[in-house]
Amino acid sequence: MAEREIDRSVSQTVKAQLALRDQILSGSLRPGERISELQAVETTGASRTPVRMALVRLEEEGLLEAIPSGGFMVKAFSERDISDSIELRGTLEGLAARFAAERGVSARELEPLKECLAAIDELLRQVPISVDAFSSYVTLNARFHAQLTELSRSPPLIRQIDRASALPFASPSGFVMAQSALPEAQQILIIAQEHHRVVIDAIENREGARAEAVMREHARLAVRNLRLALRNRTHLDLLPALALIKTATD
Amino acid sequence: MAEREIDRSVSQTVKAQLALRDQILSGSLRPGERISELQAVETTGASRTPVRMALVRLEEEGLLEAIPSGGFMVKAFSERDISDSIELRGTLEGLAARFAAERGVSARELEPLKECLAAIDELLRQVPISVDAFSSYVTLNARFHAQLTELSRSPPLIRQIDRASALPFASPSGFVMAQSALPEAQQILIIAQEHHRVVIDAIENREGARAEAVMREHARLAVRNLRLALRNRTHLDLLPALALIKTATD
DNA sequence: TGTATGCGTTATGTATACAATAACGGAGGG
DNA sequence: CCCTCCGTTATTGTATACATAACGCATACA
Repeated sequence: MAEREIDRSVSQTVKAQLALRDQILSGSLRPGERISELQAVETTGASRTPVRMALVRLEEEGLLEAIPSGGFMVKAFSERDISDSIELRGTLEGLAARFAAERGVSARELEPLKECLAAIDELLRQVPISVDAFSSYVTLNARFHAQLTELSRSPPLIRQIDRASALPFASPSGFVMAQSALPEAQQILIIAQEHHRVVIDAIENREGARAEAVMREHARLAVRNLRLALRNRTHLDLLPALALIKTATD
Repeated sequence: MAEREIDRSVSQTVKAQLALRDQILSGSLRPGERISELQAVETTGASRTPVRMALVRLEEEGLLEAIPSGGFMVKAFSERDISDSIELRGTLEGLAARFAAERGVSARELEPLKECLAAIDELLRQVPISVDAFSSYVTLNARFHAQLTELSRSPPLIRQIDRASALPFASPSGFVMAQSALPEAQQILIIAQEHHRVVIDAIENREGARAEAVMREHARLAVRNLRLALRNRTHLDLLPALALIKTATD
């Protein structure tokens, strides 16, 4: 007990979960590698009970995979797994947009999204976009998607979208980070922003089908760009999370 | 240790999870009710560690809700939550059908689905359908949906659909059970069967859009019928799981 | 030399003791 | 009579000891 330092500000379970997720995403733990509880106890500083809890939660998140005989290993993703995850998320967000449009959204509820939109416009005005601005973009974009999801007012759907976004490469920010390695990044972002604009418009005019269609197109664009980015793979080292991907289909 | 009986054939964690799920679904625990670990220890016969594990897993399943200050409570669902869950699942299955159609499926892979289809046809030929036949239908229908999902060959999507089906009322069998209370049940089942037939045909002919559309229509039909079933609510007592629903929007 | 079996090591699964914290109730003061 | 504060109690969070099953290695036998 003398040497173990305890941070009492957050629960040990959460602490362990964050630490382990960091290790996975940063590449300290390689895909396919078995993750031992004892080892996790040493690296996270928590005891076995919260560590085990964290492992179960990370499995649910999709970062770990349960080994039949017991224990967990870091999950490996193929290129197709990733593009499917993006499309999956787009489909879910499309449904959210449709729900929002069909169920009606007040002008006041739309306000935060429009602010997001304007802020992103402001950023994209820079040519070329700075690294700082890009980082702001990632945050704003994630916020836009989260707010849009909320507008569906459907707890089950929101829950499912949150889960689908847990995989870093499936989330819009993850996708955008991958894009940043592309020379055409800014152009892509401008198209994406156009999508955002159309969705808002469709929701405002209660055109459910159109709102859904554009969100799905948005995701399909992301998939195309991911493929592009994976082709000139050298750029991808920028993003530790993506660097972890095992392209099983090579 | 003397009085606690230990069943060594299955893990305590699984045992506790099954026992707790039973309690929730059977109505022993009411929605909104807090579920204490100690109490769960007594009713399941497992100790606190596996019980806690089971609670976390049931939360992920969507049957429990975490209380901010700690602990879990049985989740309550509104009528809209349920219809959204059904539509959500239909959307996901639509994507699966599209993937299957676009990616191509061999005749051999389609065989089990066609067998399912034929078996269901056989059942529906009875007028009126017997209780036993109905129970067989539930099984066959679940199998059909599961097999169809598999054809997408997309692990992330399959995973997500499995999760979306965890809620009993969102799964096809759960929906069908609700339908069974309706006088028009058999007619509805025949229409559903027609949907199944069209999906197979669309996949065979690699028509992704059509495959997707029919699965979504399938779900929308389910939602309509759920609404119908909820109107003559007395019938619903047949199904303990559905009886638990708190219609927040009453 | 190859295979099978048994033992030892290591990891996970389980139980329980202990600590901390949040909920509840009662008593005292305003 | 109500509000507030403090103490008690119950419940969760954490740590760790113990049981059990899996894995690997070595040795012996075919």
